[in-house]
Amino acid sequence: MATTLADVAARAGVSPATVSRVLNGNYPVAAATRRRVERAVDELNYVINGHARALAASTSDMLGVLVNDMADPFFGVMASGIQSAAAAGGLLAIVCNTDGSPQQELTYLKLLQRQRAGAVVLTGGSVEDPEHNRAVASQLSLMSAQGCRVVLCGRPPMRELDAAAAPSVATVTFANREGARALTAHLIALGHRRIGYVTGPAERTTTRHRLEGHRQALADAGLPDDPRLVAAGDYSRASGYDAALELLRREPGVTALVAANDTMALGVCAVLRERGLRIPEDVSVAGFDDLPFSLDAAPSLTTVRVPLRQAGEQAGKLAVGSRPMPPGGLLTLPTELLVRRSVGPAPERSTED
Amino acid sequence: MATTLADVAARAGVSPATVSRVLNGNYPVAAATRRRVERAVDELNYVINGHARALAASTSDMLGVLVNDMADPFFGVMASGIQSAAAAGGLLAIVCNTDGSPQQELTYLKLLQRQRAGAVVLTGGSVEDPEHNRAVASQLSLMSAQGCRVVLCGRPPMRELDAAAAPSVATVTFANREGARALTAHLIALGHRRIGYVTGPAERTTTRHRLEGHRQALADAGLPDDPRLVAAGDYSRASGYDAALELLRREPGVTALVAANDTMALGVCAVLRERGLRIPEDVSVAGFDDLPFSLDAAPSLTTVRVPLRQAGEQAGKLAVGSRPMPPGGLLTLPTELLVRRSVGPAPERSTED
DNA sequence: CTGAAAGCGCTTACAG
DNA sequence: CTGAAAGCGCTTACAG
Repeated sequence: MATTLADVAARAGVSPATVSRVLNGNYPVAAATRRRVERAVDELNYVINGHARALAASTSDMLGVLVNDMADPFFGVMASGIQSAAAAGGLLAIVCNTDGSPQQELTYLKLLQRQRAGAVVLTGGSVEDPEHNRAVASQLSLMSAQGCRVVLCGRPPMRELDAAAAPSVATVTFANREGARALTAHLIALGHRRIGYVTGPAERTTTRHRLEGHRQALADAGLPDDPRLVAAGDYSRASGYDAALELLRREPGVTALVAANDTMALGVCAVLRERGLRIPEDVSVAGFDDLPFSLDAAPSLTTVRVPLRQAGEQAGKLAVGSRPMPPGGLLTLPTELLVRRSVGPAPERSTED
Repeated sequence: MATTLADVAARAGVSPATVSRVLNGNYPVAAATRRRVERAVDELNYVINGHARALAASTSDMLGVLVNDMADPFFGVMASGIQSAAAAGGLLAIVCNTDGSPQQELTYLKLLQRQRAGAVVLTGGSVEDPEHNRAVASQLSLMSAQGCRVVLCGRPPMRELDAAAAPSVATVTFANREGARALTAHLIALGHRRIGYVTGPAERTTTRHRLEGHRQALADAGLPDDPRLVAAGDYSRASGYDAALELLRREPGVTALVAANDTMALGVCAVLRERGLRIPEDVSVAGFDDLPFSLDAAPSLTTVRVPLRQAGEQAGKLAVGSRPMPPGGLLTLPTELLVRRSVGPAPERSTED
């Protein structure tokens, strides 16, 4: 059906080997011969068969990227950074949606292994399920042993990796704890004492680290860690909305609401708006990530900037090998507190309860 | 290095053909034999080589998706819809970023052809460059002739396709003109007469269709189409910001500013805010797309909803063949005017100039 | 600089 | 139900 390298060879009056050499440009070929081959390629509209080539050369120019949700800018931006680096390194990035499902994560890894992907980047916080982590770790160890570069982006290093694989697995992570701690400290410095917190989904590293930072700031200030002030979300706007409702019900006296990401913070803002509570005069609100829209929220959202694109680019470079392995295989990118309009001083309140 | 099907066969004491049959499950194999093979597969941690399989079976389970920018939710949401449908159909979606470059569009199409992708979906408005369109069309015709399903999503049908290829190329498009017309008509009904318009990048179908709808509404109302009221953007927030500055400079008396997408509308809002102009009391603002954040803008953005996810799903289904071809190969998805807070009645103004 | 030949790891008629 | 063998379309030592 499709024309093959042999067709081109026949037309150019040379051997298949020569055509291959012209195509790959990795071997000397006489200029005249080269031209004849190139003409034949054009005339026949020849396109090399990537599978045959990958099989014969046992190489692959694919880089797999696993994301929880590509419609979410958090992942979109990271993936875009990875893809740029991959393209610069000559690799074709394959972005796979896991929907945050451990099951699918494993399925896609297997699929990528099948295609003998040259590299794979896992993005976003990982689930803290020991069994699943062991499964992923052994899959990654296997792939690594077969020469696939593996990079973790936006999650902590995996302890479950084989001793053999561990040194070759790079990790790009964010200073989530530090950022969360700085954010809550900022609120406390502004006089807030009853601060509600909306977490991400349970059992995810990102969720835990951000919450730990928040708690650390409370502890630093000698404030109690009241479980009634913590409500669980799942990083979606709707869950932020629901959690804010719940927190307001439990503790009408909160003066600040912190969400573990910007998307949920928008849901929180919506609740306050509907209740007729002013931001930040009545209640301060803060998010995390600094997604593009957070600047345009009403009012602009105080948040913690996470360098998603850079992280993606670094991860991509590690994956294609255009960046040397960092010491210990670990690259920790700093986060930065961004003070904007949604946070203000704690309002004066009559001491109820 | 990696274990092969032959290794599995040896271990299970059967022929490679039998292993292949067990793996593919498309041929009767004795239960006992099957079990022995399955055990060997597990013990050896065998993973089939996708390239060898694709070569031998001359099939591919890849679906390529071309997007302008995957960090942009407009594309992220569409791609996510495509990927869901692809996964449901057993295809692995490959999302490629073209950065809106015709050059890269072609490069990626060639790459996908190499990999013998089973289907390809081109998303977003296309560039109106006759030469480039001919090149893309001939590439798509070629791929289509080789059995690759091609689907256009979010752009108009291509007239440049080969007569042979045309009937098999599906198109999912949006009623951009109608949406834009309804939006501007809404503004006019509220008394706006001097309406600034921020376009997308020149030479893109989406840009042109939305602008045409806007102009149609002006014409419907007998209003002049003043070129000074139109400024060019490129769909980015920054360009919306700059265009708003320009429009305000040219025509300080505008009472409404319409942006060709929500992202630019945010830039427009930022300018008004900085100038101390109230939205919508002093100037109304509207966008297009209804991206997730538009609801949370300050104030919530009046816009035109474009069913991105559905479009992606439909395109994905057409690409995997789980949805029959629509009549004429064309599926036009409706758009819907969403009236929110950023648009209000035109302010009373002293008749300057 | 060029070619003949073996091999990459599968699938699939063809036989039995 | 199972196997031997040819073939998918390339690449790459090996010779010359």
